[in-house]
Amino acid sequence: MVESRGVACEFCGMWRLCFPGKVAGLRMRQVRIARGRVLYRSGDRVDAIYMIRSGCIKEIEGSTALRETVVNFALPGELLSFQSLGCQSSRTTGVAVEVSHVCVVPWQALNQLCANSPTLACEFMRLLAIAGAAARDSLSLIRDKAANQRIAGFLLNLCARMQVRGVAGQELHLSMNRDDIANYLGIRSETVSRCLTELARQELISVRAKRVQILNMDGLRRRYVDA
Amino acid sequence: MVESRGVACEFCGMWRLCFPGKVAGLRMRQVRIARGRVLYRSGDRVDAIYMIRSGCIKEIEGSTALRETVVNFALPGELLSFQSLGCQSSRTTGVAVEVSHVCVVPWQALNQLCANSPTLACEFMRLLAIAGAAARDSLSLIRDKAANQRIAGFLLNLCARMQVRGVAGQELHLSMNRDDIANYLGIRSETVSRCLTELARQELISVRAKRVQILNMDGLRRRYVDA
DNA sequence: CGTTGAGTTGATGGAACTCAAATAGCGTGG
DNA sequence: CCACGCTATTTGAGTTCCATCAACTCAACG
Repeated sequence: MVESRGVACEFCGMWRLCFPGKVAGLRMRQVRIARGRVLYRSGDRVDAIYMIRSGCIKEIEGSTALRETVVNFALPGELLSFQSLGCQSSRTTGVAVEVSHVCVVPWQALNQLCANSPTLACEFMRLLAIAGAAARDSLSLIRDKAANQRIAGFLLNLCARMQVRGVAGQELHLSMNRDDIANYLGIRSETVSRCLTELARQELISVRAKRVQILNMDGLRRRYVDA
Repeated sequence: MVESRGVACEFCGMWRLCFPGKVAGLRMRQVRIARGRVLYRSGDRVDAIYMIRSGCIKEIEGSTALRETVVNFALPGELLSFQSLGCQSSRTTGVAVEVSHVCVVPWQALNQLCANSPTLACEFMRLLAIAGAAARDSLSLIRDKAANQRIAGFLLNLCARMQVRGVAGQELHLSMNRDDIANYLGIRSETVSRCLTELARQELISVRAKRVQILNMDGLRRRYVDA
């Protein structure tokens, strides 16, 4: 964390995305985090939740340093470190995949606001439930799916999440490297490569390094997801 | 749903398991549900959450009637239909795997209690967060794991969940059939069979139809989970 | 121009899927 | 109580798909 400055939610262009409803009076700390740096570490006490403003944070669940697994890529507008609120300490580590900007919302402060506003509390529960559903989505992305189906689903999923946040679809950046994608999808990086080139051969996408373009979204979905 | 009777939480032997903390004044409806019958259907409006008292409810996520997937087996003492609170309608269908008894907690009533008691609201958020974490657990059970690792993990997971609720471990019932297990783990029922017999051959477990006994829990964990 | 790291491509073996047949459970009715 | 039939489960043989290991391309950088 290099820079850190305070900012009021009212002046943040994204605040209605992270907490729909009025959250007046809640001041956030905003941090800039360089590529490869750790935002929060597994084992840390969870005293805040994070909202991604730009970039991409990967959540890794490292039982050991040897066998780490990527459980999530948090995109701009999305919330992070929810799941750990139930526990004393975080079970995941958050690492910036590229230069990112993140809002830090102190749990203490949010909790107090919730206590005073039942409406906000309910709204927050809804967000929690949605986060839980997202975890299930990533499950259905993996299970019982062939490698090329996982890749196709992954791309479409990223695309959809970008669109929710208002960013134009089709053009994806894939700031994470092939190993991270492979890890996340439960396959090898070589297989990621092969699948991408195979999809490109079918002219469903075009690939140039980290820049991926979806050429035929319908075809992609019909041939690999619905099938 | 054949029978349905009202019951006060105070007189339920399990009430402190489902909502730790005082939830005085909340009356539940209790239902009996026969094997194979539907508790709630995908698309239904979500106006209640369920607590399993006995039996087992499988949650299936049916994109189509053709390609259904089992996303969870809810065991006695566990909560159901959390994830859907965020949406207008349920995205999963709950089906009884065997004769089961379930408490129905009206969301409306619970919501009102939360509004009056910040403590309860926080407690409930904690439960939501835990439910989200459970979804992740089932992800790490599947991804990047060989079939026999999934089976071993599945058995140990069931075992642990039974023990949390006070029921003795070691002896598992597996009221669901092989197809459901296979579906849940993202493999084929034939593979489930082969893995179970393989584990039995190594004298880590013993299998007789739906009755599975864990003979060597440590060995099971060391050889298939930690590996 | 050589080095380094990420990404791609090729060849091979093993694990899991598929299809098919055999067997075991289990409830039903004689 | 036993025979019967139905379904669930197990076992077998052949095939497909992905992991593995290794070589190779390409771009960035000193």
